[in-house]
Amino acid sequence: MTIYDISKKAGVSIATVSRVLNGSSNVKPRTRKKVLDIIEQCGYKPNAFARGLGLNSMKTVGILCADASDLYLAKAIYYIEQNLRESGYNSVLCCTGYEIPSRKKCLNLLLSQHVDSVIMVGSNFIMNNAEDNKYVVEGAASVPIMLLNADFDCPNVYCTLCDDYKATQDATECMLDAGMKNILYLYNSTTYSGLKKLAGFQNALVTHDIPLKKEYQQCFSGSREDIDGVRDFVDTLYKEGLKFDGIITSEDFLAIGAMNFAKANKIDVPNELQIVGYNNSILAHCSEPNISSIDNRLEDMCIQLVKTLIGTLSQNEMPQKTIFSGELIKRGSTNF
Amino acid sequence: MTIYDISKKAGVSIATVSRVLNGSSNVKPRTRKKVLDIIEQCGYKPNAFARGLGLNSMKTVGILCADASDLYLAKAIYYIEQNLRESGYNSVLCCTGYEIPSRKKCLNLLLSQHVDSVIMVGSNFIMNNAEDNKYVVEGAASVPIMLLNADFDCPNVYCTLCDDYKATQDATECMLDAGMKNILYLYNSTTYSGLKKLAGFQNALVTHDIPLKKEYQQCFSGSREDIDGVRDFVDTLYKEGLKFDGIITSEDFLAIGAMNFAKANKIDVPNELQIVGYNNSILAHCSEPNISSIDNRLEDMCIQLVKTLIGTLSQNEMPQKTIFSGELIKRGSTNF
DNA sequence: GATAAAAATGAAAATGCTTACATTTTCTTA
DNA sequence: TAAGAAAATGTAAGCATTTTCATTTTTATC
Repeated sequence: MTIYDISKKAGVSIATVSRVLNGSSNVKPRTRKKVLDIIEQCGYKPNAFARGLGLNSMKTVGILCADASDLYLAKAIYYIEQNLRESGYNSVLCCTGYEIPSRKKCLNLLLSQHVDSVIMVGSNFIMNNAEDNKYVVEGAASVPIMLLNADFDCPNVYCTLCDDYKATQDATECMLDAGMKNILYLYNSTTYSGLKKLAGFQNALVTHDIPLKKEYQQCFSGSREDIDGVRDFVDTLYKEGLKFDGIITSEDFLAIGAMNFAKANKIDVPNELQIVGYNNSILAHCSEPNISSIDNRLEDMCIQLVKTLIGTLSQNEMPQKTIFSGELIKRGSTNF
Repeated sequence: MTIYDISKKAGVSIATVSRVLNGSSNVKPRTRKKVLDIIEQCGYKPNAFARGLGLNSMKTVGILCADASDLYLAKAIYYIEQNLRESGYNSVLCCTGYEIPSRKKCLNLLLSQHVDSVIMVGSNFIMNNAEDNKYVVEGAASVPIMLLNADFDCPNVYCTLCDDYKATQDATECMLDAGMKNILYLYNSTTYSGLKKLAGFQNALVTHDIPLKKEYQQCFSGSREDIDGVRDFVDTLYKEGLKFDGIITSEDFLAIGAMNFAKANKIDVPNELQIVGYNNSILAHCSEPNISSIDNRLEDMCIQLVKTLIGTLSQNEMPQKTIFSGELIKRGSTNF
């Protein structure tokens, strides 16, 4: 069943059928109706390939994602896919893992599929660092590239991000103002946003004239799935004699691990120890009491990103970046 | 940059270039190398539309998913996408929500994109129930349809599922054997697998000559994100005087809610109350002690599903269904 | 009712690939 | 080394659309 069959049955040319299909205005209403009726009656569906060949666009956007099973990234994918679909675009998903060569390969795969754009989700390890990111710059030569959670200056690349530096700084200051004397910063990556958050923590201390001590900045190197590992990690620090009355983390799973550590050691949260997470994910509700967590506006970022993308594709003009402000959501794991 | 340009530069015909591109064996190694070198050097990328037109396949599989941000479904998507990519297929993701009309629409969208197959993830609400599922049967007329976690008898539809009935029955029997007297079953849906699990629970009691009591089968109707709601739900039952020394649930988030209820009421887990979750997701590690949970072999199911799909697409013959056995993973929330 | 302008339509080229079939080249074997 | 078989390559016909440009039809105006 092709456009030819329809044109024959309707007694018009294929060009007219095509015009009807594409909503061109230059079709007599009576003709349009006749064609539409026949299309309906035959259950005809245009062939997306041929259409793509002609239009050189398939109304499809590639989503490049390190790990779709990650809580945070999954949410991002969900928001993005939904917004894209509402704008008439399809989403091709490609999960890459965290290695650069693999990401590169997947990007090329998407480009060869002739997607209209590529959205990189969880791209917080893309820094303004020449060599490793050449592939992003190259990709931007063919299609607009949209980064979620990254800061990258390059033509045809748009970023939407959260001011992680300020959010962490503010939260740390809240903790200091609430009287905590020994705050442990627990993080898990030296990626772009990881370093930003760390810097925010450090700056808060410096502003309050508190000396920075290495042992109060601990990096957990296990996976995001290894909550037991986090618990043990904190436990070891504790058993080694590190004293802390507050823990602020770069991701919620670290905070949950810390909560479990407290529970196992019968340390009362929030009276003896206060804990702050990051991302405001469902994990923040997985302990009793719930965990205070910094919300980094994921949904807003995703909405903004898709909105910008649609604008870019239709008007061919792209803003540089949009920065959101994070917000500390206060729950039972803190006292302030 | 097309296949013509490459053929010209390489001094061969476009057919030969095409053969090289498609890994046909009938190409002289020297010729192949020459062509590949030029392709590499020019950075040529085949046009997927034209290719699709010729092959009438874009090596693309649609993934229909109610909610990609759901922990469990996200993991499924991750496994499926990965396995598909390794087999040379791309994944088009479509999130539908839980409403039938929306699922229908998305399925049609995918079909009009000429995907080679559609995988329905989290399709556990697809029952052998005529009217609502007509759209699945219709879809199966165009492409093979693969269901994850559903039991559906229809030509050109394949199912992979876990024996939720038996898994729940076995776990309940473990609890009974361990001496629990009042086991509360906490579930959250009357979908296909939801009912199976419930039946498994009931059967275990019946087998042990324990009368079924309505108040010990409670359905939580909130969302999977509402862990606080679960905690309050259990709390209310408790305050109303319901006595229980064991809780078995249909999903991990219910178990976490129950754990939080216990913590808030200073009920010792596992000594005063034992709790069992379902899915063996990361949530099982989010409390101290960790939660015993039934693993329903998600990864195995996904691998099997993709393997079957690839077989179906290449040999055009499809088995009916594969059933896995769940397994209780014992952790600190239980004593046995 | 003739003429010009506008609207509707159609013919055909273009899109970039695959592949059946025809042709040429290379390899075997007597 | 000639003949036949096998391997490699090329030609050209699809594939199902979109779109340009030419043609026809309709409408408006005097």
